[in-house]
Amino acid sequence: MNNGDYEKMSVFFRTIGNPTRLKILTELLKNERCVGDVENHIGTGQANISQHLAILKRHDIVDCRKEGNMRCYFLKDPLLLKKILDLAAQGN
Amino acid sequence: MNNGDYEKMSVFFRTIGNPTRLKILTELLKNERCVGDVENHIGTGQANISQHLAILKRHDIVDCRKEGNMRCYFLKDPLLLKKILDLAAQGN
DNA sequence: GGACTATATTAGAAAAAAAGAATATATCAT
DNA sequence: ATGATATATTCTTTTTTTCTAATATAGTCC
Repeated sequence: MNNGDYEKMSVFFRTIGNPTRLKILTELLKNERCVGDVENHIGTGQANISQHLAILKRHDIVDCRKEGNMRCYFLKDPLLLKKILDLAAQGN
Repeated sequence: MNNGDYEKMSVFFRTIGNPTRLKILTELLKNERCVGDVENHIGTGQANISQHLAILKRHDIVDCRKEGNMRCYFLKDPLLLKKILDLAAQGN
């Protein structure tokens, strides 16, 4: 692994290393969700959710599609994410 | 998962989500190392390495034992860590 | 077009993380 | 005890992250 690889991997871990984003990811692991859904399941405001989703999207962890008025977010690689979260949960 | 679990898991990911710490962990995955060894393998100063090792230790990812003048650091759960890093590396 | 709903973006403040320099501690060798 | 080596700790500054509030955009319904 070269320097850039470490940088890239560290960005990935930091991206998922936030409680709100982990909650979002856990929701998305169950199902695709639009922003409003996420907001209801998680205790924080709309702007904040939207920001966290933007971060996850920017780092290619989620993607979204328009559906009328709303945007549905989904995991780009749910299996990979599930494996990683399961491992991390085990380590408690 | 309750709130505390998300918090805890996020701390874990943030802890490993730093390029220098990832380098250290990769070294320790190969073998137990004393601080000087780590320092040679990684491009940063003694104090900084020591700080990062302290962070990893505080979060129970590594532990260390004294050996004469030096301290040897090792992973507390090398297998778990290897699995997680391998998965994250795959996701590129 | 205008109001309404869903979501995104921007800006600014506060908190957390990082790095480097300097200093401290502990062990070893003499 | 003294000096040397290995490592840890503290302090300060800079950078990054996070949150909140305010505003903007885009699509829907009338």
